Amino acid sequence: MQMKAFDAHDHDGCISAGILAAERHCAEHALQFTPVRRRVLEILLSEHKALGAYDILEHLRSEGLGSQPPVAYRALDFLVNHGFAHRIERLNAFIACSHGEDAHTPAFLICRSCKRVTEAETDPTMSEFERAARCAGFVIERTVREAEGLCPNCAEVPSV
Amino acid sequence: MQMKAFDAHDHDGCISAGILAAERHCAEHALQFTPVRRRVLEILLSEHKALGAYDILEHLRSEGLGSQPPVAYRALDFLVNHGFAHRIERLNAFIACSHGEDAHTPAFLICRSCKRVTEAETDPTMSEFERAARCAGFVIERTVREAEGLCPNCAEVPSV
DNA sequence: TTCTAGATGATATACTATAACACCGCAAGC
DNA sequence: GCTTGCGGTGTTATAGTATATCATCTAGAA
Repeated sequence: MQMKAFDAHDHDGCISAGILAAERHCAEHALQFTPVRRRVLEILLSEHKALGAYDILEHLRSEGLGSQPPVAYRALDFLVNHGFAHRIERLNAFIACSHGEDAHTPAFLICRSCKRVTEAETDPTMSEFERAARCAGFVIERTVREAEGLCPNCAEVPSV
Repeated sequence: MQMKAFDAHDHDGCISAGILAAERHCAEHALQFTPVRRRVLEILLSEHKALGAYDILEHLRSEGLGSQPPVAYRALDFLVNHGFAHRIERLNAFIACSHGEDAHTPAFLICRSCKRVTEAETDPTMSEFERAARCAGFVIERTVREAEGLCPNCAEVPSV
């Protein structure tokens, strides 16, 4: 499994790739990639951590891009609805998508120590849980899959 | 898959079984199954829906069992910590456990139309996602698995 | 030019959760 | 019996998360 957030990597590449993918997708689908939306995505891409809406809002405030909660929530809604970001239910927070443009059912690993979050590559076959649910007639529209624990780096240090 | 919440069943049995299991577990483990805790569990068991802490609090208030948020949150913490109830992250709400006493990693199906929630029997083998995570050195301590959609009953009605 | 849809600005408020401290009752140990 | 300590509850205050609503603006369509 790819676990980029927990390994050293060219992080500038994460940012530029994320922005570029969003730019292209918006251009192709006639969506407005406005300054606020772009900036919120940049902020989310700047770290492999989940940020609360009010963390985002702090950044926007200090940059003169908006100062009230709806500004942040609207931008986040846009990014989530179009797949550029995901909401982490367990943390009431948001993280940039790290899977390019294609639709997918994300799964996340959340380190409770260093707070880093990684989006896992999930295999395309449905889990037993989801398969059985559909079998029984339940129509799944969205799934939340989040695991909390210690990442490889933090698990090495017993005291943590 | 058992999907009791979506089928007709002897619901009184759900309630008495849930209370009985909690009583026994508390007796065996020297835990205090106090009136507030018992009542909160009864409230949760009364429907196969997830209730917010403030919904619970409303009930408690009208019964003179406490009127401030901490009362409800403390009881819910107790029930969740000892496995008598689960938190539904997606809804910021709580539901009674329907799996008896044994520890388990629950998964939930949430109907967005009728609001009923069912706790699925998950197969004992770990999912591919979790297996791969552990393989890569991530130590999972808790997982959230929640699917949102339409239950068999509500899926039949196209207008919903 | 006018109309409209989507985006933003701004105010107010609703909903969810916890920190902190006082008090009470019960059971263990003297 | 006393007292001491712990777990539970009562209460106040506040922190953190999210949305409803209405006004305004702008760009592109008609």
